[in-house]
Amino acid sequence: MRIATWNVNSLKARLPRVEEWLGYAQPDVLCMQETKLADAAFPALALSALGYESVSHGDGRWNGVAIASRVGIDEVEVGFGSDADEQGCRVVAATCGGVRVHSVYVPNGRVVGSEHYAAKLAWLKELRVLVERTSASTDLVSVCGDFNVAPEDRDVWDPVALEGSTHVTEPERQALRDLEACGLVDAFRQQYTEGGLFSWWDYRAGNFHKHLGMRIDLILLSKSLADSLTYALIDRNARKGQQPAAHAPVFVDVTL
DNA sequence: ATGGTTGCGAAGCAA
Repeated sequence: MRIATWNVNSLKARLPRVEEWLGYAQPDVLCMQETKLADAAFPALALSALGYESVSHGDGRWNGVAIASRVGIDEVEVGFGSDADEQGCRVVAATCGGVRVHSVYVPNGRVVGSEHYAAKLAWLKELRVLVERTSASTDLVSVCGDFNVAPEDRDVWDPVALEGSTHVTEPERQALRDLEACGLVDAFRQQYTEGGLFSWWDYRAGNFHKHLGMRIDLILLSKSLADSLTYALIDRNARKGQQPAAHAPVFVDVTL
């Protein structure tokens, strides 16, 4: 089973690239973030034509998450059902091929010390509560998405230059570790240990070509799933060409 | 890096 995640930065603008990618990467499940589409505008028919059922959680202009699956999509759960949902449509979960899949778009946090930064940490805590609850009832859990946190210094191009800015601060990294303490592992790091492997590059200043990026798009797997991990990849090629998203898709293969 | 690009929507915000 191939599980993927991709911050598409507008599914409306990116639909051709997503269709293309589904065609050659052949994921069984694709979690998307920043769809920027209301549910009513979600291109379910286009995905259906490629063999994918889908679920969208979006209200329009900002944020928006979705899951597309060709192995079934049941028991859909939208949001947290708590105050944290006021930060936008940022989490949707569904059971796909026996796996409890979460598509998450963690708040950016903007400036360290701002109310947005505090809200980001609160949101991550709420995600932990959700995952703890889910993990109590199933061993097959994956949390996929744009975490807006680079787990370690090796996940950014220059930790010194970034010191004190969001995505790399200790409270954010601790919040991520707290989430992983629910029994999840960063699947990519089961396969690769080296630095300089990124999933996001700012559009500006040719950062992609200068290799100035971060690895902030993660697939967290429960131990039962991680034990069957056979492959993981950041599809850097998908960041090239016509109208790329700022993020590359990431996927894992598990023998399920 | 202290500028720069993209998407949405039609100016400025968010990333």
